[in-house]
Amino acid sequence: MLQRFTQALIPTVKETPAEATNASHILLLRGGYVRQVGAGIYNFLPLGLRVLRKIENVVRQEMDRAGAQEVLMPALLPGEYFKETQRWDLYGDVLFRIRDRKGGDYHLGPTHEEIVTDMVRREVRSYRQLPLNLYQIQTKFRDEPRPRGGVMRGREFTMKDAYSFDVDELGAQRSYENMREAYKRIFERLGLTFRIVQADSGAIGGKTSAEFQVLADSGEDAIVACDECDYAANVEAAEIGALPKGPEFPKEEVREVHTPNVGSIADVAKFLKVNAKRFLKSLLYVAPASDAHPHGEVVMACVRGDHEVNEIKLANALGAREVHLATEADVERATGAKVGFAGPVGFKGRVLVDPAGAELTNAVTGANKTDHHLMGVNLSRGDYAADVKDIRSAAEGDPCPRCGAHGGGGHFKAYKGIEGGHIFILGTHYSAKMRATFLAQDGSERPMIMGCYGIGISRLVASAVEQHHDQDGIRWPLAIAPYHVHLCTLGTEPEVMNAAKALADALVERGIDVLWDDRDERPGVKFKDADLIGLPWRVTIGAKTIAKEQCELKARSNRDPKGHELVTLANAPERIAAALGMAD
RNA sequence: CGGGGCGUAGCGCAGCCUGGUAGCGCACCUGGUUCGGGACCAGGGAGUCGGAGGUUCAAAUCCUCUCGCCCCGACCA
Repeated sequence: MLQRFTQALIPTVKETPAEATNASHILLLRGGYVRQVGAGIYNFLPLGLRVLRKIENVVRQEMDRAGAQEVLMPALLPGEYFKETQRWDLYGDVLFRIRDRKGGDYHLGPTHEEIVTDMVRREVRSYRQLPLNLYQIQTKFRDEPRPRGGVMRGREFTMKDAYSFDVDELGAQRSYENMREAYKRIFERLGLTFRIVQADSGAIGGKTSAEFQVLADSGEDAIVACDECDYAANVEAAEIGALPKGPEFPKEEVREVHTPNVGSIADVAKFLKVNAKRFLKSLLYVAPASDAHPHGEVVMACVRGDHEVNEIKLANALGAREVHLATEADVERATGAKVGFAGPVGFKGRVLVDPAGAELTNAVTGANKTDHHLMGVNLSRGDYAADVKDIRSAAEGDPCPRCGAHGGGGHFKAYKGIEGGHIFILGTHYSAKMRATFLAQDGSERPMIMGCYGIGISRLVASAVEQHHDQDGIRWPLAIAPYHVHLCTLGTEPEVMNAAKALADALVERGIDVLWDDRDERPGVKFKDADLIGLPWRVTIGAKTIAKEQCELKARSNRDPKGHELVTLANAPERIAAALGMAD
């Protein structure tokens, strides 16, 4: 289609809005794509909506191709469904709750497992009706503790969510793989650089899951990927290969050293002139109350000084639902020393240490005595007792658990990612609770095996910009650009305007979407706006070019301000179509 | 929820400390000169100073409460 700039609402702005800090947010605001309405709530202006729709359509095409069927479930939900699975309570403050005039509980849908499950249990009786994969593109509502980054993390956002129903595990696995392939195609078509990453399956019954992480330095998720094989994982979930054995040192005697007022690893390392890698960092965590520990259990988690404790892994290792870092008072009570001087030697309580920490020879640890540390601590000699468990986050340089195990030499590289999609097998978590069952071939009644698959559509708008921009503005991938061609006319002389109109019509006829900047503005203004808006190709027609029956063609990706190609007006439609890969 | 910051014209900000009746840049409107990388000159319109209460002869400025937004940490597509 052809859109004239003078008839469009494309409010570009020169100045950087104060509330935006990351590139995508700044550029989407400046380019006139979105505007804020409230915290985590946004208007999509015409350009923004076109991008959103383009992404939706790619997703829709690939979902349909994969055999999923589109449905539309309500955003406004009666509370009874979430109550049926206890999520009414479990979801907590994230749920936007509403009361109707009669005082009944309602909420806005943050996700739709219960609703599809209900839909399916009402209609499906027999294994003959399975498998099924239903999806929708819907507005979701989550009262996020902290919305941020514009449409990157909103409280209202557009999501594609799909749900599969199978008769058995094998079928569920097939559905999952099918979605995995569909997602790969989607992310590739959108022009995004991404990694499929092993993720923490979370609290809810998922055993198999993967995140589609769009790589971007501004991403909130830390991921690691092997430099040799295709293993990649969220650092919170990454398994860690065996570290190579270091050289053997003669074991020293444990000795206490005076370390006045230096509690942090960095400070003690400097004070003692010992590398942080030789430290055993000891942190105290509290696991929630259980039968064995009615007041909660204080445990010590030890990792090497340069490593980080991973609370999810720690909770898993303890069999606890969650753990929290102990308060200062807890630490002092448990160790008898101020914070910064905790250590496993002589600690009365459970101690967990990760393999890299366990291997340390002559480690430095806190002495459980204020202003004192111990040196020469060795687990192998029994200086302290501990369970060796993987309780740390993976980091750059760690050996890969996959190819490392087979003699390969792969190591992790660290990346930042934006979670653009998440797929997982749910099993019977919802179907069992909600009695979504079918009659199998042998006549038995069984719960359906479910999977669920999400893509953050509106988040991908921002993700794409994070990945595709430069100092001047956005550089949309062709597949999701709001228009293909930015037609700039310089001057408003009839010859120029007529030539532009003729060219635009010829392009539209070929299915090319054209934004024609027909404003009476100076060239500089138009070029700046064109760069900011970021359409893949810019075509310029002015009095100078028209005198030669020509126009200029320039790719947005071309950084050279003069890096354009002169094309005769007669050949322009074909040449442009070819540039877009849309030639006949 | 903890920590920090901000609310003054459509946007970006100054003024607040030390009360005296609101200013700058951009944008907008009019006229003129300009016209290939965010022009220039002249003139002009536009603000319940987030809201409520208080102190005072006088409050954008001081005090109390309140609402909103942003940023940094624990959650998620």
